[in-house]
Amino acid sequence: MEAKAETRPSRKGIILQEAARLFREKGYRASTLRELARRSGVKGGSIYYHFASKQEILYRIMDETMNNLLQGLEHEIREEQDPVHRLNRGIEFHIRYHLENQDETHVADTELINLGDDHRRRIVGKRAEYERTFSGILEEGTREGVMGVGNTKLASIAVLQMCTGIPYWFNEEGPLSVDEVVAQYIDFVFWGVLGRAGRRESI
Amino acid sequence: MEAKAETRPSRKGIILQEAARLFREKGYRASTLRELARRSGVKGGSIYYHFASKQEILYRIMDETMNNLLQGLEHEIREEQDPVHRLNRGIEFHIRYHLENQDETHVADTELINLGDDHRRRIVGKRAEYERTFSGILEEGTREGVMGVGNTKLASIAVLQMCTGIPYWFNEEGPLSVDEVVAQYIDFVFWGVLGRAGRRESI
DNA sequence: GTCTATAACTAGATAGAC
DNA sequence: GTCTATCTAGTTATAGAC
Repeated sequence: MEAKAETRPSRKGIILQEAARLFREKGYRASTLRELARRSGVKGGSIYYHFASKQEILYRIMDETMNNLLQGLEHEIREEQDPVHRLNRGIEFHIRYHLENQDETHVADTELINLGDDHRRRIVGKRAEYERTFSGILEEGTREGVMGVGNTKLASIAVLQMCTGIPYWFNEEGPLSVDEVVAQYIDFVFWGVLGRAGRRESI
Repeated sequence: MEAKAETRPSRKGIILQEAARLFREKGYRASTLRELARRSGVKGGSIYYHFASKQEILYRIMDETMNNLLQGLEHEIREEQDPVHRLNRGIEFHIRYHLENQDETHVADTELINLGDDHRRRIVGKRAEYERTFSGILEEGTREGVMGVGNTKLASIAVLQMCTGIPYWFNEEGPLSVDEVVAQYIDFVFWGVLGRAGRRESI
C-alpha cells in the first residue's frame, strides 16, 4: 500500500520524508511539529489529519526502515549458498541501504530512546531478527571452516555497528565513492587490520 | 582540580554524575532539570548556583569524557613502540573506558547534536584528535608491513565505531566478562571474520 | 548554598470553520 | 483535507528570602 522510498507523492509521504530529514538534523525531541508542517507545506494542525501523534510519525519511519532492511537483506542473500558470498552481499546491501536512505536509517539508529515501550519493543525485535541473519551466516561459515570467528554474535554486532556508522562521516562530495567504501569495509571485515599478508586463500 | 570519576563528593560532582545517568536514560532533551535536581538531592533552582545552563552541564560531561579519553590513550600507548602492540593497548583502553564509564561515554557519543555550535566544534575537534591517534598507528603498521590496511582513516573509524557500541548491548550480568569482550574484539579487529586459518604469524 | 515562587515561553494536541 | 485559533501542560531560567 505504501509507495517506495523514492517517490512519495502523497502528502502523508511528504510529511514522513520531511520528518526523517528534520529528525535527523535536530533530533526527534528538538524537532517541532510546527517546523515539520512548514517544511511539508501545510499548517501545524493539518499534521493531525494524517497522524495521531508526533510519536506515531517517528514509529512509522523506524518501522518502515526496519521492514525494508529485513526484506532487502533476505532478497539479497536468498540465492547465495556460500557463507562468504552471503556475508559479502549482506554487508554490501547494508551499507548501500544506509547510504541511500541516510535520513531514515539515522533516525532508526538513534531515536529508539524516544519510542514508547510498546513501539520500542517491536523495533528492537526486528533489529534482533536482522542481526540474527548475520550471526547465522558467521556461524555457518565458522562451522564449515571457511571463517574463524570466536563469538559469532559479538562479531555480527560489531560488523553491523561499524557499517551503520558510515553515514555519520560519509560525504557525497568527498574523495571516496560508495563503491570504494563498500570495498574497503568488506575487505576490513574479512581480513582485519593485519590484512592479506600470509593468507593462503582469497575471496 | 576535578576529582576522579569514581568519587565525586561535591554537590557539583554529584549533579554531573546524575546528569550523565539521566541523560543516558532519557536523552538530553527529554531530561528535565527538575528531575535532575530531585536525583541530586536538591531543588530545581539550586542547579543554577553550580551551572549557568542545562547546556553547560551537557558540555562539561562531554568535555571531561573526551579529555579522559585523550589523556588515557596517550598514557596507555606511550611506552609501546610496535604498532601492533600500540593498537592492541589502544583498543583495550578504549573498550574498558567505555565499559567503566558507560553513562558519560554514551552521552558523549550520542548528544553531540544537542550542543551549540561553539561547544560542538570543540568536542568534534577532540574526537578527531583521538581518532587520528588510531589512524596514525594503522598507518605506521601498514608502512612497516606488519599490517595490511587499505584505507587507514576508514579502518580507524570502523574500529572505534564498533568498540564504542559495546555498552549498548553489554550486560554486567550477562555471560561475557569484560576481559572476554576485549579479547574477542581485539581478535576480530586484527584477524577479521576469516580468522587465523592460514596465517603464518601471531600476535 | 539552597530554598520557594514565578516569569516567560514553547510544544503537542484539539475544535470547528471552510 | 487544510485552515485558524486556542487550550493545556510543562520547561528553562531568574529573583529574592533564608
